[in-house]
Amino acid sequence: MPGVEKHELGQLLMLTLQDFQQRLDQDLLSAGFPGVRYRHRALFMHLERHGASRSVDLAGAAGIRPQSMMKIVRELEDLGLIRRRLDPTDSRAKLIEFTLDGERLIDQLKQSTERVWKQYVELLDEKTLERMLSGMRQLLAGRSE
Amino acid sequence: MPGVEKHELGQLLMLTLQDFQQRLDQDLLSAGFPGVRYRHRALFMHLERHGASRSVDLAGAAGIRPQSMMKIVRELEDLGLIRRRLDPTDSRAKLIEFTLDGERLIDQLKQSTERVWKQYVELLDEKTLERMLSGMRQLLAGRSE
DNA sequence: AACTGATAATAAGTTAAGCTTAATAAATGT
DNA sequence: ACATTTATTAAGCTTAACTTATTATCAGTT
Repeated sequence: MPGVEKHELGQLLMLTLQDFQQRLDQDLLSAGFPGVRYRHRALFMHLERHGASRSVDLAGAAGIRPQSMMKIVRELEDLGLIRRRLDPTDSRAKLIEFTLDGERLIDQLKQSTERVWKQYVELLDEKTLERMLSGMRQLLAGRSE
Repeated sequence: MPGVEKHELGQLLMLTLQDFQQRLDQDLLSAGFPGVRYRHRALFMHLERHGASRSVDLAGAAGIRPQSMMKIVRELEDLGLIRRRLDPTDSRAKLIEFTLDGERLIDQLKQSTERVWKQYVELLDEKTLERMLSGMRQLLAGRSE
């Protein structure tokens, strides 16, 4: 295997992410949930797995600045999908958590992601896909987290 | 391996791409080549591997619209890194190719990418990395190309 | 108790990157 | 000759993130 292909790493990541987003959007659309933008999803997935969180942690998980996460939080709050309450352990902070509508949406999101995963399994074989996943996790292991 | 991690696919792709970009930018910066923005790079890599190309093909390779590629092309032309000439086989089209300065930059870009690859090999083991690469290539094989 | 440096949320304004819509010109197929 | 498609290009809009800066609170130190 010659060395030329290594140069594709950047593009392949870009195109794969793009492909994933498109498939997920497509699935959400056909399930009747349009308007869930992709930057919202990092927040959703994090909340789903960690429960009520401070927005600074959500920003960290999404790889963006807290000020950028703010805008997303405000937007989702306006949509009634999340709410904020004071953090009882730190009065600087606020905890972000799902509303009932938000929980309904996260269910849909999980189902859609599962379906994209299944689409990929048709193209690739699950073992490889899982290895890619844990490969990325390993690459990222040494950062903020 | 439980099913929960599958949901991370989107985030992991996002974060990995981000990590790659940052490392590459860092390397380019310390090599004294700042200001090469990441969307430029898809064009550069494609030109490097395929030679003079029409901008519509560059757009396809980068996964963006021709109108968006236009802006990048104009910008790189203004920087003196590429030039456009008429396509002798199709008078609607123009061929985009490197100038000498552009070739100098592409050399640097290749070296920097190699170095990021090496950074990753320290974190992961090359076999896995190569498998991730061909996995992504396989996932994308069925699209426009 | 007061002081200092770090951290959380937030606001304002800016930049980057891509999109849609639409025009023009040339090619291709009937 | 005519209709459809394709390549380039322009204009203006949207999204998503950025930087800089303010306020409040916390935690550690004197």
